[in-house]
Amino acid sequence: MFQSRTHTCNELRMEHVGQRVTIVGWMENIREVGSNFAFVVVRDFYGTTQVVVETAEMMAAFKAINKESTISVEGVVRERASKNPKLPTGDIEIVPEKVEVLGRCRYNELPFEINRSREADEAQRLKYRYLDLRNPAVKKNIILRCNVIAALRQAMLAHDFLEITTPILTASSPEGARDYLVPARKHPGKFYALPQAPQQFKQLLMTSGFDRYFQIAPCFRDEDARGDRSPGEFYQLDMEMAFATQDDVFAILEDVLPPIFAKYGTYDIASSAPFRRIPYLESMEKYGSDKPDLRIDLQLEDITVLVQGTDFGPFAPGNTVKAVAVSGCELTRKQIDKICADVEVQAGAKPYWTKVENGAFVGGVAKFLNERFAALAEKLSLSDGTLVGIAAAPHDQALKTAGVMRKMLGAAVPGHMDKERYEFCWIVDFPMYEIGEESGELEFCHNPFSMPAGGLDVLLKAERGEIDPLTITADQYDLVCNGVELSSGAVRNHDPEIMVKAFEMVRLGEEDVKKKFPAMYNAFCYGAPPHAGIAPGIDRMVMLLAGEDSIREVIPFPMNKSAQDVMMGAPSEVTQKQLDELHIAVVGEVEE
RNA sequence: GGCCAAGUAGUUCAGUCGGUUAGAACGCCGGCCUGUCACGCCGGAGGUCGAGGGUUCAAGUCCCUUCUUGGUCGCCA
Repeated sequence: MFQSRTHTCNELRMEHVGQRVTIVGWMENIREVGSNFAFVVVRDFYGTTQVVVETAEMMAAFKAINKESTISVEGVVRERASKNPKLPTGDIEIVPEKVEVLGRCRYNELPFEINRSREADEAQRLKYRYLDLRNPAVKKNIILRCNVIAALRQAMLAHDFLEITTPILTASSPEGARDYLVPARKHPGKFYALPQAPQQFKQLLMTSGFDRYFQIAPCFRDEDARGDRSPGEFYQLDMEMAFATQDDVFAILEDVLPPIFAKYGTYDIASSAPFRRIPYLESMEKYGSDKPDLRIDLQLEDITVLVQGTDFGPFAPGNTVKAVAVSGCELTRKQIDKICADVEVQAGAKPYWTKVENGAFVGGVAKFLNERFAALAEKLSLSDGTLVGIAAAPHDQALKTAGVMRKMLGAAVPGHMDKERYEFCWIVDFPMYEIGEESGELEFCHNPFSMPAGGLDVLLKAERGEIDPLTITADQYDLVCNGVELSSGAVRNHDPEIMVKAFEMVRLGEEDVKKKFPAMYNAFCYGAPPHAGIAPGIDRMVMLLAGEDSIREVIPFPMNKSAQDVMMGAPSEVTQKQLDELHIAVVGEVEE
């Protein structure tokens, strides 16, 4: 039994001077400044406290302890002879009388230095995540995560939402991302799936008469990782409201999120309600993205007509030409080339550029454009020093390329991006259908649960050929913050008739709806309320609040890019007995 | 799965045109140091240059293959 602490390592102040205390924690460092004189730093969750070593006996005791061992130190609090104003406990130190090792660190060299773990190789950090998390700078994001989740939960409860848990072991859903499957021991050849989202359950809860539901919901998708997308699993603030419209959903999040961003964010300023609403098509034309970063003041302009007939191949008819004018650009030729190369990698198409100097285009594709200078200058409000980024490609590719250029140039040229703020917007009016790239036929653009704007009438008109099905929009929306898609939601299609009709548009029918979503289809046949919902990603939200670029910095135990937990060794092989019980036979060589 | 980048001491990195015994910082070990707080000073140990193959008198460096990690695209209803 060890002697328990009387104070944490962030508690002792001048008022405790003279008291006998015990602190416990990790021995972070020992600074030997004399033959029998040293300072020992003890760290716990709360902070650090200095212990002063002044005797040969204590010196021997502390020097025998490896750093990062856990120890308890009993002694008397004393005012420091030289104080450290940078530390909360910087006015005092402990003169030790007894030191005890509670948990010995058996290594005198660690995989990385605790306080500099963020500089270490990420694979190393993940393997020794328990050491990485000892670093207060790493730990603080996890604490932030806890605070944000608590605040979200509190706000949702205050808005009369009930937190209801939904199954983790459920049925595989035929659409969307790849499922994680779990073999069913009692049903040979059959599988559970981990939920990609509680989508169907929350809609069933609405049908059951729960008016407002939310959940801090784990979601599982077997898709590849990104900087802002962790592989395998992530958390959503999943919510759904009965008898609700798009505006009702917007109002809730516009009420819930800004105070939390203001309180816990890295930046002080967050957009206030109502957030800007930008139709999908407008966002694509103006920003070249359906998740525009509104901290950047640049917009895309269409100059297709203005450059028609010039000699430059990519400006030929059939291509769309989009431009983004960046005033006050002092980037060197080399910097511009670097940005263009990065744009090409990200967008998949080559961008072009030119620059205005002394009332004419200079550099890049200048020679093809100078004959049109006057018209372009007017359209793009050009002045000396303005860099013009240009994308010329088939329409969608041009938008995408120009969008990436807008983002990169906005960040690179001073004066065009006010970074220190959170800019929210809603992207609305997503198209319901698109022409599939592979099939060449009409397909659902996003998800089949969304209500087509205009309901059954619109679908019938499209069926009769009175309108183009590609112009049908869905009551579906994204919440975007600083160029990050925070959330996706929709007014749901709660009417079986409209659902069947929506499926018929993509050459499916009632049988397919029943087969794919049996519970929901049946439930909706018993009287369903109109309902709408949304599901902001918790990890991404905390990432934005923490000002981190990688989602792994806000996840306690993240997996690596290849969806492995290198600390726990997951995924791992299992015993033959386990496989036998699950009726799984491994046939032949396993393909890696 | 495609493309790009990286892989050198315990850690983070440098290593020029292919040329002597592969360096630095931090950490570690030893010594000195009575007010440090990223303590300081002196000394020392520590290397399968990711792996395999090739070119060459000579490879950390050039070529091929492969593995690992990260970024990005595909993918993510």
